[in-house]
Amino acid sequence: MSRNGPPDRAYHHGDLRAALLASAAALIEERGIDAFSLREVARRAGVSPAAPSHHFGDARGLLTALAAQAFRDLGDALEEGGVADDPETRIRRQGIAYVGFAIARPGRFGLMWRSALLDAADPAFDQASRRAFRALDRPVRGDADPAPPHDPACAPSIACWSIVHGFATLALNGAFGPGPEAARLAAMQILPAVLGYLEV
Amino acid sequence: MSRNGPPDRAYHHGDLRAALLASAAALIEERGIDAFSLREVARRAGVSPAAPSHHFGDARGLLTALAAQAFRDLGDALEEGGVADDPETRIRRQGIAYVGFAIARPGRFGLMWRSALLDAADPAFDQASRRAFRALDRPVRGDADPAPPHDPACAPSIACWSIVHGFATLALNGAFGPGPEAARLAAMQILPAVLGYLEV
DNA sequence: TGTACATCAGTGAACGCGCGTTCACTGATGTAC
DNA sequence: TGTACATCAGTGAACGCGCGTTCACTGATGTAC
Repeated sequence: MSRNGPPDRAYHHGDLRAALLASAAALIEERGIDAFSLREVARRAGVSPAAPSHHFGDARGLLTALAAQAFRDLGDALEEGGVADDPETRIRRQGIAYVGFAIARPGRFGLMWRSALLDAADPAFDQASRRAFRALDRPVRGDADPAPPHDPACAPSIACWSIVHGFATLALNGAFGPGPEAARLAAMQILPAVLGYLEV
Repeated sequence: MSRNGPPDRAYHHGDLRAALLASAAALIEERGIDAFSLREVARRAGVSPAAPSHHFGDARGLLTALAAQAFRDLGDALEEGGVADDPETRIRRQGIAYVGFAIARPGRFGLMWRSALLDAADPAFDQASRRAFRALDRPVRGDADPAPPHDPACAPSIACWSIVHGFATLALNGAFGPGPEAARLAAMQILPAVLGYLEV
């Protein structure tokens, strides 16, 4: 807001890329991923339907950028949420953080796994998603080198990941009751006990 | 095939309802749920675009019927796959059966949880999905009365469900490698060890 | 056994819609001199 | 400090497309008498 002319309707937007990502996120959270369209995102950002192509190429490009951003946020949440001395506490706290992340932004969390809509080869996306898994893996395997999923040493990490991912998606899909409130309640009332059955 | 006229292009189809469900299943498995359209399903079944409405009302009706059928199949798979004397073996076998079911029909498995596309109030759908969860719950709680999810007695069942559901969706989304072959491999190589970390 | 007729399951043309993308363009920016 | 100009970030009209659904219709079925 450093200029003093009318802030809206300037020909050059300033940071349209970020504005489009924000509009897309809001749209997806409000109306679900199936309601996503490039035109609606442009409309919400107050620009013409052709404007997004300058920044993202096409719809897949925009969704991939949004998913990469969400993976970065997830990585942050796991690193911030999993601070503790002993591994068991870290793992449990990370599990809570993972599910909390999903429930706080169900639309984007769903998008992150809709590989049919994304370009998995995108470098930013690839890097962000790898980092999120590394964060989950660290309490289990420490700072050891990255290992392929079928390495037996990864099994406990994959078990953690599976149980929190499954709980989150089931909750978001209404398996524990309809609506976002039921999902939030399930995360508070059921999740801690569920995580207690994991022995890694 | 009890009639001897030309079997195709009969004005009355015979069992168009089942044929439409089969076409929809094939379409979803081949090209993914995002490629689903009522017109394409009708095209594959060789009928006019208006024909499906006589049997399902609208697209949501057809998808809900297909998801209900898939839930019935899942219930069957869990009951058949989980036969054993001790609960631990039953639980493990059911987990394998659950993931195997998902990997064998990824399109329909994905559909079952896309609540935005379905009519969850549909009686057949509701009954079929409840039955599948009961099958998962039985090795843990026996034939006790159904309990709400937040009942502490359900926690171990929900832990089992979460871990297999999470593993299946991660595998199908390419988290353990791209393509269906990687998912199949992961189920064989990683899943047994992962299930070993569950202590219910 | 034959016939009239109600009901059912399909046709196919038409509707209006929103979409992604393309296109020639134009206004703003910033840099070279 | 001023000016020419290349580059960039947008516009908005237009395209063709496939969609779900509606509509008046028609061919087949099966039942009542």
